[in-house]
Amino acid sequence: MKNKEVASLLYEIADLLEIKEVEWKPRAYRKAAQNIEALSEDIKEIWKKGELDKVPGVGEGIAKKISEFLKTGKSSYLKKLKKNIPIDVEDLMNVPEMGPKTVKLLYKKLKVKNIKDLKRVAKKGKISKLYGMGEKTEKEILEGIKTVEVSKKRFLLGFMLPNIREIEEKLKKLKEVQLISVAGSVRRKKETIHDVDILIASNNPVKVTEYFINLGDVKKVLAKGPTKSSVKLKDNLQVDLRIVSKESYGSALQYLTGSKPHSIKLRKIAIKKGLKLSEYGIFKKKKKIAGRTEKEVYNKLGLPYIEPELREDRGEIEAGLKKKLPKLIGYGDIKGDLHVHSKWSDGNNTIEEMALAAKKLGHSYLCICDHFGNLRIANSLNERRLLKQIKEIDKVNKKLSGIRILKGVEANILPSGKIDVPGKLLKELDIITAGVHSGFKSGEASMTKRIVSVMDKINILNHPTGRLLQKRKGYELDLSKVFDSAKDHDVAIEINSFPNRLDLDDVNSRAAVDNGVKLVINTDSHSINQLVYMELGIGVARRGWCGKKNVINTLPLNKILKKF
DNA sequence: GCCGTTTTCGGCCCGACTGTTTTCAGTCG
Repeated sequence: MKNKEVASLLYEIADLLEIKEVEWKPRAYRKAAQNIEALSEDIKEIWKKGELDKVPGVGEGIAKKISEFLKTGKSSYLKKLKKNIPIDVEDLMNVPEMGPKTVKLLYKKLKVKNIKDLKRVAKKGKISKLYGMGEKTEKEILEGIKTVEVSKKRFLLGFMLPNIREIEEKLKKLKEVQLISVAGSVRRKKETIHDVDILIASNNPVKVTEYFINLGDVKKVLAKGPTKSSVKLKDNLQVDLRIVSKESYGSALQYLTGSKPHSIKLRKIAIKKGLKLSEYGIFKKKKKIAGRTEKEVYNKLGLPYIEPELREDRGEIEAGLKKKLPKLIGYGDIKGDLHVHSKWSDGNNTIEEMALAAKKLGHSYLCICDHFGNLRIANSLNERRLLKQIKEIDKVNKKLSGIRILKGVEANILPSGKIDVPGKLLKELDIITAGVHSGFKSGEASMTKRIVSVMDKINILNHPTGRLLQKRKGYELDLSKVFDSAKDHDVAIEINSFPNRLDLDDVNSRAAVDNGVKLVINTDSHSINQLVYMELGIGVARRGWCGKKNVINTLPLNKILKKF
């Protein structure tokens, strides 16, 4: 998929145009980039069909630039822009406080081209001497650079969620808090988050704000107003708090949940109807006609309620208008986890401990899939130990009630296009899962062939693209061929719920569903406290428009045993 | 640069907070 690359090209162009103070074009480029990012179809395929201009936001001008980029891997337009403005705009704009205007000013006056330059002039106190700048701004910029260096600006949702819930609980206990909700990308279950947005309804904002900015984890107060305040926590996560009245809670929640493109589209619908939508409500002239609940807001715009995970401007508004929104899988619909590890390989808990923890979460089955073979993973099972493990599972199953432990394995898909578990062993197992754990760089054609050729021997394909968030991109892979093959062989494709995997991702999950492929949401847990990551995988599935029927581990045990 | 049941030209979401500016621009979401 070239979509991400094309999108980032367009974003970069937009940033540069913004520096040049070209009007409107940056908006057009960003819009196009955002739409391309959201496409489930490969932009290259669309280009080959000559249908680039059918992508929303892409017209003649942008289509030309995309064509050139896909053909040559380069963009002469971008090159020209960069020649005029030899600045690392993306890097600089990542620094809080730094927008296009400031970037331009600092380049013109101080020749700042990148973060290194920025740090140097800020330390020397040169920025504060410029017209329109001051000492505070200079200090903020230095702080901002540190933030970028420390945190890279985004956090993995799964690792932050416990802290976020704790803050929510603390605030909930205040008697001045009438209603509270975590909004923003956390509510939309994005895989990584930039900050946390909390909305509160209260008629004593002063008291709530005081309490909020004095929470134990707060390192620094970034902003503090009567309705809006913002803090940085010790772990560098930024938390924004917005306080409104009960009457505006619904519209404020909608606004604060976003996404931005989704909200902008809603506001445009409002305008067309002669209304105005803001975080305070929907207004007809000066009169407020909605705002207490989100449902009310959506309904007044002629839409059904839209689930937060769908609000990415990926067609959900259009589907809503046509009353064709999907019924999403619910957070309580999962019946079991089909990919976890135990002490037998690289896990931290015994089979019994894992089973008891899963039962506590309400699961009725759990499949132990320890690593097999001798490829890179510590303590992998061999033939003898797997047979021994099977006997152990029989024993624990006899002992426990209310949960059934299934016998599985996580095999390696070898570069040769085979799995490394002997055929006679496979017959002893309930579920065969397999994934690629080595040789990631073989290239699209060979990786695709490698994976497709094991489909007739497995039930579940684990972490299909191998990506690790904030660490490595997935391997080159023709997913549409993998989907076709999975469908032919009744193989379920995994949404791996581990916080830094979430693989398949939301866009590809949607493509899988569109292609009639069955999915399975697993945690890949290596200890009992990781079983709760299921929520993240379900979030991805919901972001990918998946229903309950698309996910096999919403099925009862007997269906699973019959291989779905 | 894109787009169209008010437009093929003239629009393009709305508001809060901060710092430095004495009335507002820049940034953020």
